Amino acid sequence: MGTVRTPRERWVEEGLRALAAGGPDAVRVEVLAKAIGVTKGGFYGHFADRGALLTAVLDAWEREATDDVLARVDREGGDPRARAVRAGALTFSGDRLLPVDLAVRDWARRDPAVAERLRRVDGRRMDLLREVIGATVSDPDEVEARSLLAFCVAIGEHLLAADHRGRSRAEVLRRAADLVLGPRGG
Amino acid sequence: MGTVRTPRERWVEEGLRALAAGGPDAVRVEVLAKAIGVTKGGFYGHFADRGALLTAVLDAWEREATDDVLARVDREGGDPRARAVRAGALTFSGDRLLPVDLAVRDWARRDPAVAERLRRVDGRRMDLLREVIGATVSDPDEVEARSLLAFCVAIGEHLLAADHRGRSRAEVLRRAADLVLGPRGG
DNA sequence: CGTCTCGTGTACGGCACCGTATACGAGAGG
DNA sequence: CCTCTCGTATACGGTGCCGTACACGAGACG
Repeated sequence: MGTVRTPRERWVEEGLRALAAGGPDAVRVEVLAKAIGVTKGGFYGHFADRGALLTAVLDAWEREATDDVLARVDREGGDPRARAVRAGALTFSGDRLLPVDLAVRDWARRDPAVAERLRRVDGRRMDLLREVIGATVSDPDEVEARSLLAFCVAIGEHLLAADHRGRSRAEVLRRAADLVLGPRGG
Repeated sequence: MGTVRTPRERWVEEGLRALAAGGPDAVRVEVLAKAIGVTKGGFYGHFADRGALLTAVLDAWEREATDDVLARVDREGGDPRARAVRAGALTFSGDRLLPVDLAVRDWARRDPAVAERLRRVDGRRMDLLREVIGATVSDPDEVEARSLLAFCVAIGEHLLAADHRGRSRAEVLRRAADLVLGPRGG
C-alpha cells in the first residue's frame, strides 16, 4: 500500500484555521497546500473539489462544537450553572472554536446550507441554556427570554466594539450575567 | 467641462450593496462596474485603487449609521424609550443598514482600521443606550450592564439561528426587552 | 464649426486560484 | 532486487480580477 503522507484531516485542520482567520473566502486549496508544506497535487485525492473541503470543514466544526463540547461538559458534571459556564468557556473562549464560530455565523447569512447547520448547533446550545436557567426560573417564557439574552451576550460580546467608561469588559459582563442568570448563589 | 456620467457616489452606493451581500471580498471593481452598467474605465478617475473605494464605502456607512440616524432620532423627539426603539429600528431593521452593519462587524475582526471605525460607531450607540437606561436605573454599573445586554441582543438576534419551541422570535424578544429595559410604562 | 477636455470603452500584462493530466519516486510485496 | 501502487510534484489551460495605457467620442467653449 502507498503511504498516506498528508491525511485528509490535515487539510480539514488547516481549513478550519483559514476559515477562522479569513472566512470561507480564505479557504483556498493552493494556500492551504503552502501552509501545510506540500503542493495541491494530493488534495484532489481526498476531496472532489474546494466545495467538498468546505463541507468537511463544516462537518468537523459541527462535531467539535456540539458532541465534543457536550461530552466534556457531561463528563465533568457539576451544578447547572457550573456546567453552563464550562460549556461557554469551551465554545466561546480559547482561540480555537470561537473564531470559527463567528466566521460560520457570518457565512450562514449568505449560505442556506450553512444556516441550517448553525440552526442545529445553536439549538443544542440553547437546550443547555434552557436547562440551566430552568433550574432557577419557573416561567417557561421567561426561561426562553433569559436564554436568548445569555446567548446573545455570549456571541455579541465578541462583536461589540465599545469601551465601558473605565470599567473592564469582564466587570460589565459579570454584572450582566447576574442580571440574566440571577446573582451567584441565588 | 466634461460631464460626470457616473458620479463617485454611484460607486460607493453599489459598494455598500456588495458589502452587505457578500462582505468586503465581494466589493470588486469589475463586478460593481457590471452592476452599474459601465466598465471599470472611469473608476480609476474617482479612486486610486480598490482600497480607496473600500475606505469611501466605510466613510459612507459610518456617516449613515451615526449622524444620519441620530439626526432623525433627535428631530422626531419622544421619551427616552421611544427614542431608543426608533434608533434601533433605523439602524437594525430594514434591509439597508443592518446587513452592512453585520458585514462591517465581521470585517472588523480582521482589519484594525475597520475595528477602530466600529469602535467609534458603537460608542455613540452605547451612549444613546446609557442615556435611555439611565433614565430608569440609578446605579451606573447596572446601567452599563443593561446597555451591554441591550446592544448584544440587538446584534445577536440577527446572528442566532435557533427557534424558540413554538414561540416567535418577536415574542421572546419582547419578553427579553422587558427584562433589560424594564416593563413598558415602568 | 473647430478644438480641447475629460469620462468612458477597449486592450493589455500580470497575478492568484481552480481543476486536470501526467511524470516521478518512495515504499510494500513478491 | 524488481515491480506495482499510490501519494505527490509539476505543468498546463482556463477564469476572474487588478491596475495601466491608450483610443474614442461627446459635450464645453471659442
